[in-house]
Amino acid sequence: MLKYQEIAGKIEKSIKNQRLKQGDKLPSLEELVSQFNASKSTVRKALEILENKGAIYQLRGSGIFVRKLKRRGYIDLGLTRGLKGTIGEYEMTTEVLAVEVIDATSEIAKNLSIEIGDAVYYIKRVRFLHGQPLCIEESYFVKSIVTYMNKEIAADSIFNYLRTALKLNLGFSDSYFHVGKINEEESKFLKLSIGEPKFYLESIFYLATGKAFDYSKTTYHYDQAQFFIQATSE
Amino acid sequence: MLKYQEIAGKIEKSIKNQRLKQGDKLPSLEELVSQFNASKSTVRKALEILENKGAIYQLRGSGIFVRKLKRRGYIDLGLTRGLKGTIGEYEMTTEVLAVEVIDATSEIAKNLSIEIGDAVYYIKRVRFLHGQPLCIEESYFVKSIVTYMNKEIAADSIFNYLRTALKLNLGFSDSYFHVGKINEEESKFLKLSIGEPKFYLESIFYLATGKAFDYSKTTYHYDQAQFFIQATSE
DNA sequence: CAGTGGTCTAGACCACTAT
DNA sequence: TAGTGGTCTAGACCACTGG
Repeated sequence: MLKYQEIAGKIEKSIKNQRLKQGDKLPSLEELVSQFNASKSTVRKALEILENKGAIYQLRGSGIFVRKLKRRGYIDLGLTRGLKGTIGEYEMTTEVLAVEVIDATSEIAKNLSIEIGDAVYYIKRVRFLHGQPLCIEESYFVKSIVTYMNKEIAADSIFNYLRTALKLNLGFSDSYFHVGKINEEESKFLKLSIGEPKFYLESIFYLATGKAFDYSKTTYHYDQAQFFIQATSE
Repeated sequence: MLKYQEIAGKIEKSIKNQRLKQGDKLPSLEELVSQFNASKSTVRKALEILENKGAIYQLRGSGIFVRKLKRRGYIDLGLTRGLKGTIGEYEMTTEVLAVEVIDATSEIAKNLSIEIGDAVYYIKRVRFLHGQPLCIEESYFVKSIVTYMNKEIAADSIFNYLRTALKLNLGFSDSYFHVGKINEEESKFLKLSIGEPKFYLESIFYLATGKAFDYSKTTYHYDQAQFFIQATSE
C-alpha cells in the first residue's frame, strides 16, 4: 500500500468516524504531516485524491474542509467501475441471459479498437434493484484480455473478478449517454410500454495500459435510476 | 500563470498541432523536464492535470500516451462550467424568459444552503442549438454573491461574467440527473408532446470557498442532447 | 501579521515494460 | 538491464484568509 493512499484512506475514515459534515474543518496540513509522519508533498498528494473524489476541498489561507453529497440513492457515473461497485451490493440481483463467445461485428471492433471477427465474450444481463428491473445490459469483453468467463462470474461482479482473479489493472473509461424511447425487446425486460423513456448509456473501459477491454450498452428504467457526478474545477 | 498550468497547456497544444492520435507517444518525462526547464515534480503535476482531464495516460516503464475521445457532439458533464463553456459558443443561442430577484423557497434554500426568504436571482432561459430547442433552464443565484445580473448577461455566458467581471473563483459542482416525461409547460418550449422523454439535470455550483452560489434545473430535449464523461481510476 | 495552503526545486530510490 | 514513470523527502519561498 502506498503511503499517500493509506493517508487518504485514514483521513476519509476519520471523516466518517467523526461524522463530519459539509464545511467542517480538518486538521491543518502541518498537523497532518506530523500526525502521519510524512512529508508535506505526500500528504498533499493524499488530499488531492480526496479533493478529486469530491470528499474535501482546500482553501488557501483558511483550511481543509469536508465536502459532502447532499442526496442519496444516486448512481455515481464519475467512476471507472461496474455497477455493483458504485451502487453497493446489498439490494442488487442479476439475471444472466447470455454468456457466449462471438466474432466482433464492425460496431464492436470499432469501439474496442480490435479487428472485425476477433473473439469477444458477449454477456447479456438484467439487473434488479429491490426486485425491480433496473437495467438491461449487453457487454462485450475482448477475449484475448478477459481470457475466461462464465455465468457464475457474470451473475456476480465482473469487475471484481477482473481485478482480483485476472489481476487486470483498470485504467479509465469513456461514457456516452442520451435519452430515448423503449423498444419492444427492452419493454419486456423492464416492464414498461414501448415508447416510454429510457436512459441509454454506452461505456468503454480501458486497462491502465490504454487498451480497451469492455464495451457495454446499458438501458436503464427511467423511473428506477438516477445518477450523479461530482466535478472539480480545472 | 502558474508554471505547471503553462506546461499543461503547451503539451495539450502540441498534441493538437501535431494531430496526435489515441495511443501516440509523447516525449519522455525526462525530455519534457529539460524542454520546459522545470523540475520533475512540476512536469508531473502538469501531466496529472492532463490525465485527469482525460487527455493522456501514463504508463510506468513505457511512456506517456495520448488519450482521445472517439465521438463528437456530446456535452461534457465532467466540468464545472456553464453550457457555453462546454459546448462551444458558435451554434448556440439563448432566449431569456425571466431575470428577477425573488425570495428563496424552502427547496432553493436547502440546495443553496441559505435561509428561506434570502434574495436570489431567478433566471429562466431556453437555449437553442442550430436553431433547435436544446433545453429549458431555471437558475437561482445567491444574490449576496452574484450581486448584479441583467438580461444581456443572461443572454450571454453567465459563468464567464462571474469569472471575469465579478472575479468569482469557481470551485466544484454536484450534478444529479434522471430521465422523466415532458410536462405541459416544457412541451411548449421544446416543441415536444406531453409524455415524451426528457433528460432532467439539477446542478449545484460552489465557489472555491465552498459556498453554493447557483442552483440550476435543466430539462433537455431528448433527441437533441447527448452527454459524455471521461473517468479515471484511483 | 500569524496561520494556512500552494508552487517549485533537486535528488534519492523504487517499480514496471520492453527487448 | 536500460529506459521510463512513480513515490517520497526536505526545504525555500509564495499567496491568500481572517482576525
